[in-house]
Amino acid sequence: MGNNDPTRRTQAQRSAESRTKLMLAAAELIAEKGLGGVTLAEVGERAGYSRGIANHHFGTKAALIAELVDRVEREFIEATAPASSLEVSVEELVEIASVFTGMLADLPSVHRAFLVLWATAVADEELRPRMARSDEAFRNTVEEIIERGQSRGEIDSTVGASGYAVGFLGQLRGIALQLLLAPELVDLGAARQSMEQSLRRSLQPAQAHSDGSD
Amino acid sequence: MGNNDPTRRTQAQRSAESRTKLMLAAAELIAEKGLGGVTLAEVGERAGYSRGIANHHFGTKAALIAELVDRVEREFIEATAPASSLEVSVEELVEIASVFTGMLADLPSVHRAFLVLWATAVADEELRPRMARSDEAFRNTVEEIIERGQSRGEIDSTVGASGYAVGFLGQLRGIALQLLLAPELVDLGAARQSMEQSLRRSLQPAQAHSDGSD
DNA sequence: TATCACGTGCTTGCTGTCAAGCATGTTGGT
DNA sequence: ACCAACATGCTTGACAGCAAGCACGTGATA
Repeated sequence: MGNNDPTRRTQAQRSAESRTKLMLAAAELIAEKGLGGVTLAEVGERAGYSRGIANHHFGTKAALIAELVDRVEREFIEATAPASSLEVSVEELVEIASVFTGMLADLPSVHRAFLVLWATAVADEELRPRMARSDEAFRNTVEEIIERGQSRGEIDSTVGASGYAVGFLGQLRGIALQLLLAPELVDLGAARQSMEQSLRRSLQPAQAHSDGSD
Repeated sequence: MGNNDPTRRTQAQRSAESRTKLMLAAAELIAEKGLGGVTLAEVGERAGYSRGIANHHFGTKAALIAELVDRVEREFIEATAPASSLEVSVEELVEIASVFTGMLADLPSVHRAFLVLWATAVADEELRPRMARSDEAFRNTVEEIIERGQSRGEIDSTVGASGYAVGFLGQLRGIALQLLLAPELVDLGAARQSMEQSLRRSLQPAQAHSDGSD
């Protein structure tokens, strides 16, 4: 009967739960104050524990951050990945952009933390290689979609896949950061709509200039 | 004859010179290690003085940063502003993008510092409003160009000026930050060319779909 | 000589890290 | 089923390092 006691948890459960809470708290704080503005003590207390717990679980601040980046990056990628690949390449890219911008409308702190960490990585020796890899993976995905679309004749053949991928990712990140900088000054809906239109116009083969469906 | 002694300077000269050197040193260090990784002592020593001089001249770190941001932002805007407004609106935007991406190829530390500070502003209470204003000014400029172009029939009337401005600035900033993150993984030339092509395609009126000149 | 730029010693507050002890969970013998 | 011995999570106090800011000393300029 002791098994059903709700207050009685196994050590592994306790440990896993506190680690999760710590990472969540760290993500919140990073989203609010940036990586530099966060202390281990604060993380522990935000998570509902004591000062020292983050150190106890992760040993060092760098280790906590490293693990957090893994988690946050994974969740961000999962959240921005479209449900399934569409049949038409152009629409596949439009869908990626749409999912991304849609997510920005109401950004959970974990995703916000990823964007903050991405921006921080520009001047952080530790974070830079990690985020650089993340970017490259995304760009490669975009390049593949474009090249596939070009081989099918769905995407204009004069489009440079690698160059376009940089611009595509740049636009997504840049829009997101503008929004973080000044939510009230950026019309996300307008930006979203504009980006979709631009995508179609710049990708569709020159002769096949059909109107959108709506 | 004491007037020509090169070692003899007026107090105002000494003061102004050291302030300039300090700001330059601060910009360099911020470009290298980010705002959080820079100490006042380091700034002073990099500038060729002692630990305490930054504090002596600016009183507080925040004051130094504030003044530095002013200077760096101004220089960045000057460097990215095209020589003169062109006759055709589409080409005006292409020119802006071209100047910007051209500057990225060999980025002086002052301009690099601006981009780093812009990224830092996302999670910095002090910097955020300043950078937000800077962004808004640029977006307004872009909007005006677009609206002017639309009234002249040079830019497609279905383009949303405010939304497009967000995407335009986002793309510039996003490309720049990708480059800072991983210079060796980003083909700047390809991105630049791709962006120009996309700009023309997405802005030109639908019926007037002339080939590029090359 | 008076003033200002600049250097140097010092204090103070903050943060990461460690170590010792307490609390909770686990295991094995009876 | 109970309880003692142990293991593990967690807290608390202490310490070291760093950086900002201050006070005073020195040398250059007026």
